[in-house]
Amino acid sequence: MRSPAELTETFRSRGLRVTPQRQLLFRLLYDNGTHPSAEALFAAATEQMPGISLRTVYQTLSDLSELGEVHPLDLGTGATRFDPNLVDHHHLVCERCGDVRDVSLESAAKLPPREQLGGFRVATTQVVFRGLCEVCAGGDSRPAEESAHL
Amino acid sequence: MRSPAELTETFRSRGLRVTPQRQLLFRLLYDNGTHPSAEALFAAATEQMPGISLRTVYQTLSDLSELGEVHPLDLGTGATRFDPNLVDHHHLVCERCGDVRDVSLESAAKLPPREQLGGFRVATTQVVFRGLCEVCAGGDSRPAEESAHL
DNA sequence: TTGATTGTTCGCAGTTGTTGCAGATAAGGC
DNA sequence: GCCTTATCTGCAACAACTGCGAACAATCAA
Repeated sequence: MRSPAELTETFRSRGLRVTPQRQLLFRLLYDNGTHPSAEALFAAATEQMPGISLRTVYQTLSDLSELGEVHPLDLGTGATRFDPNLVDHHHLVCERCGDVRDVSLESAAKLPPREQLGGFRVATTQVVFRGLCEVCAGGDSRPAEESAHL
Repeated sequence: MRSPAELTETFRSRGLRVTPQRQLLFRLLYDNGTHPSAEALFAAATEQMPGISLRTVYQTLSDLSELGEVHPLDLGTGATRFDPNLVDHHHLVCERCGDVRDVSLESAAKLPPREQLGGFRVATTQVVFRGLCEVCAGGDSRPAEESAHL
């Protein structure tokens, strides 16, 4: 997503207001590679602004999603994760600890042949590699602590 | 997944019992290409066995998942969908009506290069093509009715 | 066939993630 | 500084599941 300063411009130009809560969330998301959930972002925000509401975090994430500044990811890890990385990329998802990280594939998956599409119009292609991250893979049997996701 | 008769064998050989409810669900899932949700399967089951419990549907789907006879799919359409097609394939997901259909890619996505994996061990690769099915794409602006998913 | 054993079913309460609502609050323009 | 109206917050409501326990019934032994 764009920088907090640029987002401030964008929000204002759309008639959206720029509040301290939003500015904090802009900062927390900017250049954030952890794909946080709303809950994780809320936890991080609470440290700097005790009293901020989880509802506000959801609201702001929803606004950012509508503006296309973050991409909501539903990866089956329970909660929706938010990805501020707008560059074309795909994901590695650890099935044990839920960690999500980016990978870029120079040649993503090819579209299926027309006879399989049968009129379906593909807008986006998402590739998810599921497996174990090095921490969980190395740790043999003992289950990893669910990471904080931020 | 395998046929109802084969599943009956498998269940019994594992000490699981084969009840009328389970047999009905086996039949409803067998050769089912609609990727039903638990709720959709429950609706279909209720027609043939009024009084069957949603809880039982969840339980049986969970058993089948553990046996590897269906694959749970979390595609961001709200509820988990269950896929009885065990052959390697990928999915087309309509972002408007939630319809899910299978596609097979002769060359799925290549694994990311080792330097991007950095110790991550990939177990499965999932490719999801999101867009609009021909019904929703054809219907221009008016939103499609959420389909029954079964 | 009966009976005992133990897995299943079912309904309901509880959990998690998220959204709807409404009153209090505070941006941003004048 | 004032006004308009978007935003924030807390709480209730929701959707999709999951945990629990009593009643039930599949399976097996005799």
